Amino acid sequence: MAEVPQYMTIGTVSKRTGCKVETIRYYERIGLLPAPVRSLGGHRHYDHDALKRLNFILRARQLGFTLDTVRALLSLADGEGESCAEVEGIAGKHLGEVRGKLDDLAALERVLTDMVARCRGGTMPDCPLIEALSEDDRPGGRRGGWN
Amino acid sequence: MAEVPQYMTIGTVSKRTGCKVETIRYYERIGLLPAPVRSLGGHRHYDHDALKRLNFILRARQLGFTLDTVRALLSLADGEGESCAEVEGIAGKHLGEVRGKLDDLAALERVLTDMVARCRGGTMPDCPLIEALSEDDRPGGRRGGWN
DNA sequence: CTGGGACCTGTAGTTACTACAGGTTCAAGG
DNA sequence: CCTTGAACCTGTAGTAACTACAGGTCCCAG
Repeated sequence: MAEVPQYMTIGTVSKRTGCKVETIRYYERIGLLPAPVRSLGGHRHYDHDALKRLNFILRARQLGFTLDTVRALLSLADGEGESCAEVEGIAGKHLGEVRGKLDDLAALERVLTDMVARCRGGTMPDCPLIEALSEDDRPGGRRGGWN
Repeated sequence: MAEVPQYMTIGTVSKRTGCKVETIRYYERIGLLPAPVRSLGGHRHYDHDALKRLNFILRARQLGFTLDTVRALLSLADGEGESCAEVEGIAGKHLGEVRGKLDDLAALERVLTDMVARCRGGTMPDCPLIEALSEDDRPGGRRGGWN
């Protein structure tokens, strides 16, 4: 007794993730998302794994990771034949970037939280907001070329 | 006795921040950076405050904040005539985004750290990497439209 | 069956940079 | 002082990462 497969159309995936239909097709075209099975008429049928994979991509993008980095992280997740040493190398490299972002975000959170608290107290806060993200004398100094 | 003003050329700022010269000029054109004083020949002369402001912009961008968000945060920092209630509203709104990103990054860090540790132990790790950023059942659910 | 919404592919546009071209400026060295 | 080469200028065009649109097809509910 074959089970009726559960699938979602691209529009449903779009609604569930908030990602535009065109962007989903774009990610498929550049290889980040696997091409899904199609109806006889050519409509895409996505399974739950595809939905999760897309959510990963979207959140990584929102965290400022480039598509190349997303691609590298996905290859880790896919476990495509890498040796343990390679996995460690790739994971370790991206871990550095993740930790840097965490530090920056934590600093930003502290300043914004302080501002909100002070405003509730009725005082206009000083705003060391720029200083929170502008220090260039941390270990490792400035980041390699941003752009 | 007038002090000799310290300034930096755009190339120096570029080298010190890792940001391309063209990008610095772009940020000036779109109003994120104030137009600096110029030499008689038209060369830009930047002070230390401009350097710090640019570092803020670059790091916020690397954290995935849009230029509009960067602009809003900078207006907080500039303290341009907002009331306490307005500051609280703006800061609070961006604080939500910051905390969401923090949660995601923390999850990603945990998975990557675990992978590195397991690889060092000689075992090929499972990789719940996609799951780290794909949960869509958290309080607040999925984010509003990404793109 | 019909009609309207969702889907398809392909093209073009937007945002955020980034490179390049041709001309000018600047400063160090002779 | 003069020369030279690097750095600077403006403006245009290209790239990365989407995003919208157009014209045609598919699909499903009534």
